[in-house]
Amino acid sequence: MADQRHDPVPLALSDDLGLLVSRLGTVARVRIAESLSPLGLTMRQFAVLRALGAEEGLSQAALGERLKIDASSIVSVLDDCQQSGWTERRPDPADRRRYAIHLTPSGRRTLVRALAAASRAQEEIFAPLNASQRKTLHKLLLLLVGERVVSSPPERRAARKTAAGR
Amino acid sequence: MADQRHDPVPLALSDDLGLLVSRLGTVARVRIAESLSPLGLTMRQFAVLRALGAEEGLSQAALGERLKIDASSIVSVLDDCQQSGWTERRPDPADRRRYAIHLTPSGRRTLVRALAAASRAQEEIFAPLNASQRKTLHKLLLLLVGERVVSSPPERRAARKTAAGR
DNA sequence: TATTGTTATACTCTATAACTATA
DNA sequence: TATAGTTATAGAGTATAACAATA
Repeated sequence: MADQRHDPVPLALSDDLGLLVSRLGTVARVRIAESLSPLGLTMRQFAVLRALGAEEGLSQAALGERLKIDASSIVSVLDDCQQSGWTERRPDPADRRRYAIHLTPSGRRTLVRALAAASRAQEEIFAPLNASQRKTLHKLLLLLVGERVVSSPPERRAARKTAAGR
Repeated sequence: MADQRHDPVPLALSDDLGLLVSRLGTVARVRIAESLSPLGLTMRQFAVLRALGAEEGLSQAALGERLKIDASSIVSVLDDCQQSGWTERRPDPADRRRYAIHLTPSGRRTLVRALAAASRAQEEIFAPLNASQRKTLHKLLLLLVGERVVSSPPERRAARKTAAGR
């Protein structure tokens, strides 16, 4: 509520499509995560449950690759899912190094409830849009996301300053 | 590339508007951060520079509030900006507790270059869309983000599990 | 007493590297 | 030698709490 100069460049977030997308993404992620929280699951666990709901018996490696989750991270995600009674590791008869991950009945029920919860969260997020607008948005997003349709927020790390060897 | 059952619920990410938004947001954030990285600045520093470009002489507290960055975090962000020679803390004659944060000439140049870099990143992200589609998307996003147009990815934290022994 | 800036610290999330047991 | 799963650890990013100076 102060300036309003004729900037040669867009300094306001609202002018910037990329930052706008980034921000909305954060809002959506947080809201969905919040809606999942009462059920006791995280975004990654949700992603795992959904992947298994679509195709069961995946190995940990396959799951990790599909969801862009590091192999070492998958371990603890599945540990937690297992402790909550949603998934189980079954020995793969063909390869003794490998597990076949399966959904338990409880896991299946939780998946259904989680999908409902996430759906309600979306209802809030997209409340300002009518059905036709949502459809348009969906179409545009699909164009943008293209192939890379996977699941769960995977990447991070990119900006770091000066020295910082790494 | 396996199943294709008639799921009663949308298990694919591409069906889910909220997750789609979340994912695209992540993609955008990472790309923009990457484009900023060669200039030596982070998203938060970029946000600070932009805020100062729009209105100079803000206090740290004002900056933090505007960008939804914690007061304690602002300190180190500004420390880094200052060390890079982009900003300076000037004593506020009216209130000796307070600093007036200003952009240096170098900071101003960096801001311009950063805006250009971010703009190029967007060009990549939104390449699949033509001008008209981008405009539509922009309009829809503004409807969704509404007032809460601030800057930089602020919130986090939401999902955590049960006991969480680990 | 409230506010500005600061420091020290702790927590979440995630990846990297090294290891074991298979194949 | 390569692969599936595992462990230990480290790093980035952020917030919380307590504090000093000033209002």
